Amino acid sequence: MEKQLYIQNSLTREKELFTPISAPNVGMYVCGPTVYSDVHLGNVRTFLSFDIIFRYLKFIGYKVRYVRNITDVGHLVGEGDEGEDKIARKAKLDNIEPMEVVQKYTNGFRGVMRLFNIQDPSIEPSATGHIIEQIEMIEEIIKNGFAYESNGSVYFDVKKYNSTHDYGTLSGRNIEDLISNTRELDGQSEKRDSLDFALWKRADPHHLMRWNSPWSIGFPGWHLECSVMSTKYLGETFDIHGGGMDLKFPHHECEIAQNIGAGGKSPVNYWIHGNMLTVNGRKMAKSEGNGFTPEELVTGNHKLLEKGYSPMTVRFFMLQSHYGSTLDFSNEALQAAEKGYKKLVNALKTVTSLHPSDENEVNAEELQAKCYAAMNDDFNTPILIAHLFEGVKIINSVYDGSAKIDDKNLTLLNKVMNLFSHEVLGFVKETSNSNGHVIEGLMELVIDLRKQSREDKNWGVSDKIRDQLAQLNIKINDSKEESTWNHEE
RNA sequence: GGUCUCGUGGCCGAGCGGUUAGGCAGUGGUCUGCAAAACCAUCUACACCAGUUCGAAUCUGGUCGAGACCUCCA
Repeated sequence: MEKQLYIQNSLTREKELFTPISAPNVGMYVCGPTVYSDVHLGNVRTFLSFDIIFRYLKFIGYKVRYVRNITDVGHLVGEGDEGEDKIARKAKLDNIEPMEVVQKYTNGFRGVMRLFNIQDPSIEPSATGHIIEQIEMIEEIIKNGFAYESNGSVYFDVKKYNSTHDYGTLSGRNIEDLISNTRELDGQSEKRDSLDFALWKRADPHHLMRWNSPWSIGFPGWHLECSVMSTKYLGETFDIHGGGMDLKFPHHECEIAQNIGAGGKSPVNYWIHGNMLTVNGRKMAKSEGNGFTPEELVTGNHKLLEKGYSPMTVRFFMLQSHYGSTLDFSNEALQAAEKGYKKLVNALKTVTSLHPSDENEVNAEELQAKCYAAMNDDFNTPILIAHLFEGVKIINSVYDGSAKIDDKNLTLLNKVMNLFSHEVLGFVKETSNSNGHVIEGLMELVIDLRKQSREDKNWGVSDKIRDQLAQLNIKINDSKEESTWNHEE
C-alpha cells in the first residue's frame, strides 16, 4: 500500500502511477542553481519541493540517486544566445576569477540549503567539470545531423529535429507558433533559424572562461550540461526530472531534444515542475525587486517583511501549499504559519509525555494510512499537514484528559507523528546543546519554586517568574497537574 | 499577439461530481488566582452568467479578472 505512489507528470499532463525503471532504484535529476548571485526564497521553494520528493521516495523504501547540478558556465545574460555569460560578467564586475564567483555562491547556496534542512543530493556535478563529456555529446548530435557548425559555434537545428521528432511536447508548443512568435534574425546571426540554440559558443579572446574544442576555443551552451550530466550519472533514460516551472521552456524542451538528438532516446519518464513563489500575485524574481534572501527573512530586515521568521516556520509555510500551485507570500500567512508550526512542535513534545490507559478512543492506524495516502497522491504535503493536525488534536485531548488512548495506539501515534514530521516533511528536531542537562535541571528548580509560591498564593512571585522567563523567550504552560516550559527561538 | 494556468470564507491554502479539509484570525463556553496554552461549540466560501446532471466549488460553454511562459530566471 505504501508504494502506490502517483505523480503528476508534466510530460503527459496526467497523474500517473509511479513505476521506476529498475525498482528499488530511482534516478532523479533536478536543475540546480546558476551560482552567480545569492539565492532568494523563490529558489528555496523549488529545492524544498524536491527535497520532499527525495525524502518521501526514500521513506517508502526506494534507493534514490539524486543528481542536482551546479551551473557554473554557459548561462547567458539577456537576449538568447547573444548575451554575456552570467558567471564571467559577475567576475568582471567584482574583479575576481570566475571560479571565485562560483565558489562563493556555491558555498552560499549550500549554506541556505542547510539552513532550511534541505538534504544534499547524492551527486552535485558542475558544468565545468564535464566539458569533455559535453563536447562528446555535441559530436554525437552533429553526427546524427541535428546540429551544425557556424563560425566556430555549434547550434542545434530545431527545424531539422522537428521534421523527424516533435519539438515542444513538454511545454505544449508547436513549432509553427514558435516561429511566428519569434523575431526575425538580424542577418548578422550565426544561427540558421531563430529557434536554434547554442550547443557550443566560440569565445572572444577577452572572454574569461574558455576551453578547447574541435570547433573553437569557447564554452558550452547552457542547456547541454543537464543532458550530459543526467545521462552520465543516471543513464540515457531515467525516472524523474525536476525543476522550476520557468525552466520548462526552453530549457527542458532543449534538454529533451539534445538527448534524443544524441542518443535517440527520450530521457525522462516523469517530469515534475514546481510552481512559483509569488509576492502580491507576482513571481518572486530579482528583476522585480521583490526577492529577499534567507538572511533577510530570518532577520526581518527587508521592506516587505514585518518581522523575522525562523527557517522552519518558512519551511512549514511552504509545505502548507502543494508544490504544483503558486504560493503567495504575505506577512499574515507567515505569522499564521509560525503559530501553526509552534502548535505542531508542542504536540510532538507533548506526545512523549502521554500516559496510556486501558481504554482507547484513538485509531492511530487509520491516521497513519491517511498520512501515506496524502503523500502518495502526488506528494500532497498540505493534506499531510492537515492529518498531522488531527494527530495534534488527539494528543492534546489525551493530554487534558478528554480522550483515552491505549499503549498500542500511543506508540503508533508517536511514531507516525514523528516520522512524518521529521523524516518526510523534514522539520528539524529541537536540538539540545551541551548545556541541555544544566538547563533542564535549572528549569525544574525554577518551576518547582514557582509551584511553591502558587500554592502559597504568592501571585507576585509566581507571576514575576513567569514574566521574566517570558522575556528570555521561555514560555510556561500551566495545566491542572503540572507546569511545563519551552524555549522559543 | 500566441500557449497555458488560476480565480475558494477576514488571511494563507486543500479538495475537483454527493461527506467538517487544515492552519491563522473572530465569536461563545470549559479549565485557570490571573494570563497563556489546551479542549468543546460556532460564524464567515467556492469571480460572474448559462448549460449538463437526481445532485456542481468540482464537468461544458461564455463573460470578467489575475498570473506564468513565449528573452535570463527555481
